[in-house]
Amino acid sequence: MNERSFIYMPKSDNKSHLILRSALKLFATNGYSATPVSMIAKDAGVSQGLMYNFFPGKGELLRAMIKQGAADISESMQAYVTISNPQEAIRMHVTETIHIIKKKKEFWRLLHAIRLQGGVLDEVQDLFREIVSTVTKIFEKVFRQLGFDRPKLEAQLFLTQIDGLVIMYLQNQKFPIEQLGRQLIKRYVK
Amino acid sequence: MNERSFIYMPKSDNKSHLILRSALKLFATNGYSATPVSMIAKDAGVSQGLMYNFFPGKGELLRAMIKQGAADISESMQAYVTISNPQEAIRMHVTETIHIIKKKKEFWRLLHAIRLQGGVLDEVQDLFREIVSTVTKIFEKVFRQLGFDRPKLEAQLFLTQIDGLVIMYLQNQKFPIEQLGRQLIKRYVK
Amino acid sequence: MNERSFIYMPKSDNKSHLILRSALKLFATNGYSATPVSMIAKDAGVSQGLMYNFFPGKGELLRAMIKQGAADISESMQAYVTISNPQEAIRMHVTETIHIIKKKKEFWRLLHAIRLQGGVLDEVQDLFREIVSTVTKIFEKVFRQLGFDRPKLEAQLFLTQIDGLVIMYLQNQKFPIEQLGRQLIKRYVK
Amino acid sequence: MNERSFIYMPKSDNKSHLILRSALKLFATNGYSATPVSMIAKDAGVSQGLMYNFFPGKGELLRAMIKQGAADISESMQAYVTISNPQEAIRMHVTETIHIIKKKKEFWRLLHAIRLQGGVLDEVQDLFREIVSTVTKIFEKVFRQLGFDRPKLEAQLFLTQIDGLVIMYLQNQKFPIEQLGRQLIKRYVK
DNA sequence: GATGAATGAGGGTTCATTCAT
DNA sequence: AATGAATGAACCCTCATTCAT
Repeated sequence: MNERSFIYMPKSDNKSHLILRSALKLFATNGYSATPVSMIAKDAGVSQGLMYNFFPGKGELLRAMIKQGAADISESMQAYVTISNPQEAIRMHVTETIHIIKKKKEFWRLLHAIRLQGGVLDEVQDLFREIVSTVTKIFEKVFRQLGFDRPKLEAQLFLTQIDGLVIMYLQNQKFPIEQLGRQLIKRYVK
Repeated sequence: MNERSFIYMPKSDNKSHLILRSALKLFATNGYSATPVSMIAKDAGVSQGLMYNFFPGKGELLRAMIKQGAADISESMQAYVTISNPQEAIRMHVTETIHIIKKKKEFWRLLHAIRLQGGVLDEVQDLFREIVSTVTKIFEKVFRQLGFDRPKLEAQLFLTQIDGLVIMYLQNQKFPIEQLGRQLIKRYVK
Repeated sequence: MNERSFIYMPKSDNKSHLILRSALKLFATNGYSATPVSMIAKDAGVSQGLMYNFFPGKGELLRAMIKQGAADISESMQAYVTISNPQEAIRMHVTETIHIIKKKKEFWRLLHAIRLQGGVLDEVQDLFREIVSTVTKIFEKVFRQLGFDRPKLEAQLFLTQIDGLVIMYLQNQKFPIEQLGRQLIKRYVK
Repeated sequence: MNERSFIYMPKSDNKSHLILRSALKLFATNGYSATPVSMIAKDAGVSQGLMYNFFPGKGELLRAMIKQGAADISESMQAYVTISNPQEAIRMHVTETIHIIKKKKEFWRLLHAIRLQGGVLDEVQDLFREIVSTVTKIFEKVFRQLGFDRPKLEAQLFLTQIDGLVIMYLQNQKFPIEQLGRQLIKRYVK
């Protein structure tokens, strides 16, 4: 009988989660290709071989992470796609984006690092394209409601502006993204 | 003393350039870690061993590329740091940035891919930080001249906006960056 | 003391047999070294760990199989070693060999596959040598009874002839071994 | 300048041949799957990595060996497929087979070891099938010329007889294959 | 300057085996 | 008896780097 019988063991302590967590951290920091499986295993505190009981390979580990992240994004987007008040939609998008980026820094850092590179995982490119396309359509409508001349262009400017903020923050966490977010909102919301 | 002292024969420079060019292309496309030296040599049409006559190692190859790119950037920035007309400065920065990004897509794709990741090459982070810092200061002044309330914030918004456009374009070259650039200029320049 | 003491329930024997049967099939098909224990366990429908309750290791599994097979062979050989009529002995040996080979294809395929290779299991070599030696002696006598000039040579030819038929059949089950067996018998039996 | 400048260096000393030779020896002795690449490299006296300069992988190494062996067989078969005297054809086939088997023991041991097993290298099965098919046709004609009732059956018996001798010899090199070969020839040639 | 054969460290992965349950 | 999570050694292979030529 060992001590683990007595202590509470949260679900997140299960090995699969530990591995996923370490992999995310290391992939985000060093890059996917530059992170050996051995490093992940060591960081997760498991043997290297065990990894393959949970994930068929390094690639699947990445894929699992991306999939999970994509699900999170979808979920969080549900929160405001249905908002009818356009000013509120803008405000929500800015704050929600900042919120999710701060909560899942590592995931987003990884995503941005590989979104420019083919060959690692095509799903990432597809995922990004889809997010962008979906959100652009939503905000095209929003800016039309706000009476802008060229709503699509305006939506693109708005979204790339946020993209820029996010990247800057991911690169340097002391970047005042919240402050700039508020300033950005002011532009559209009196 | 070798014969090259007497005749101008940039033979080695040609090879060096070929290697650098191939490396840039491949690093930008596949990522630094995922690009074997053998691939670079083959693409450049030289032997693998020759590479080590020009660059002490794979890392130095990357470093050389970044250095060269940094020099290019500095040079191109010289063009408009001295502009006194603030509106013109904004216009110039937007058009110049778009111009340079289009001209050196691969370099910038590489730079953005690794700017979020430590461990690959700290110089990149430093380079970026410096660029951002310099340009921010310039545009803080510009926006002050334009009478903005919070010139630094405004400069940061302006610059991250451009950052966003650039990233979007690097990811998808069909992205209408020129059109959006013009639209962005209109915001500040009547 | 467990309940199984009271009812006859050869449960473990069943499992052991299942494992042995799967192992035989897979070793024969893929080869011993190329067959992972995991594959055997899955095919047998038991856990991988259970295997080690019956057999101390993969090697022992093979050894057990060979041992069991050797016993079967001995038993089947008993049927005709005592035959005094030489022509009948020849007829019996041919038909019995064909019969046993067809009945235990997998075992024989495995045996033949490793009989040429040292290092896997020396017992196999020994087993083969012994079979050959025993049978050769028997048929030396048989051919002497039949009045052959060089009975030992004749016995060896006879036995290698059968060996050839068997191998051919094991390699290609459409090979008409029965027909050829009858033809072979005709040579010696009017 | 090193000593190798002074000594004669036969073509067979080149690394590729060394590797091939070691691989053949080890595959024949231990079996393909049971022979690690590291063992081959050590036996050949080269680094493990170098192997991959000559052969894309372990499988290709085997394939190369088989291919080479197949070529040798074809060549040696050319010697007597054209013989018109049937008795001479039989004599030649027996002696030639024995000759080639003794000369290339290792190759044949390997070939026989894997001919019964799928999954290792399908080419082996195909190679065998083709050899058997070709030779059977030739000897069907031969036995027809000799006036046999069932020439195909007789050819098959003849060939499997040789097969049996070969296998026996490969298993035990003290087996008197030459003597038995002569005895076999006597059966058909007065 | 230029080559490419050669190396050795380390990469991802498999697998026989153990052991707590 | 039975499981399957866990391990570590070993496997095949890649790759940055060196060096004789």
